[in-house]
Amino acid sequence: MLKQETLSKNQQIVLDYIEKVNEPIKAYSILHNLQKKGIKAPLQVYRALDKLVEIGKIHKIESRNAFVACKNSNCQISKATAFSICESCEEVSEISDSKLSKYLKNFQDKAGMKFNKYNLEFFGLCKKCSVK
Amino acid sequence: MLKQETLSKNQQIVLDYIEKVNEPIKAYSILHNLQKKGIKAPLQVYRALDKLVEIGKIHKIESRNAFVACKNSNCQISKATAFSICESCEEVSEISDSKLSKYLKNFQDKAGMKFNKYNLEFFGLCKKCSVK
DNA sequence: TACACAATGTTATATTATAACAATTAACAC
DNA sequence: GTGTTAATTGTTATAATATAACATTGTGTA
Ligand SMILES: [Zn+2]
Ligand SMILES: [Zn+2]
Ligand SMILES: [Zn+2]
Ligand SMILES: [Zn+2]
Repeated sequence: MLKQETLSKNQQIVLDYIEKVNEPIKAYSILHNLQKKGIKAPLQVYRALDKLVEIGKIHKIESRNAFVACKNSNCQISKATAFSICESCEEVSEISDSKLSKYLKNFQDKAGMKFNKYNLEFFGLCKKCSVK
Repeated sequence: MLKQETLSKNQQIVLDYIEKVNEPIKAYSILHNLQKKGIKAPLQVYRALDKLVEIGKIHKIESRNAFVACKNSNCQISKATAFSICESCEEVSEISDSKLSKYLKNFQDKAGMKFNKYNLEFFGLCKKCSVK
């Protein structure tokens, strides 16, 4: 079987919703908001999320247990992610900085471990919140 | 009141255990293993963990929902953490690399957001697992 | 002493995520 | 088309992670 080209029904429903809300959203919030589309059980959500993360359409914000659509249209690889997170308003944005990603991709652990993936989360105050 | 110098009873019990096991451990595993020390409810564990994280004695491995003792004896700040995680055996080690931490501390978001904290998790195969 | 705050104990509940199994659908080889 | 395989779905139940709420006790300080 060839690599999957198109998303399945549930995967597409979940992705459409995540892209629409355009901010990190939690699995059970997705569940509650997609009842009328036929998404009625946690597993329908988690299965779709798993696949969407795997193919890089969305990312998981680990420190928040939330999911957000990928903004780097060319971020096929879900293997090198970086986010900035406002600790006040919880705004999250995906960092797209080629120097940073190059630096991290090439980072060599002292133990000689070779990495194939990383996730970086920065925390601080966004512009709006830092003037308050 | 002055800044806390000593740990409370439960905090010390939990920290001792985390330092003893010397690998990432989950909250409910701590709970189950410290029953005879009087740790009988999740909150006793989570409160201790919260404080220990706050003062930098332990760190949370976000992608694993696990906690590990800080290895950088001078890592007072729990604000700049980096870990390598083996996706096969789940071995975790804290990265202590001054160039890396300097680079990340000084990283400037394009949006001008100033960060006061970050967490970085690298994933790959440890030496042992990569020869298998 | 009185006060403020940190820490504890306890019960209940909220939130996040997976197990297990049956049924259905899609892609491919022939 | 048929048969085969893998992906996807549906469903119920349960596991794993984490917090709310409130009463109580301990600890440092004035
Ligand atoms: Zn992305
Ligand atoms: Zn903000
Ligand atoms: Zn540390
Ligand atoms: Zn390993």
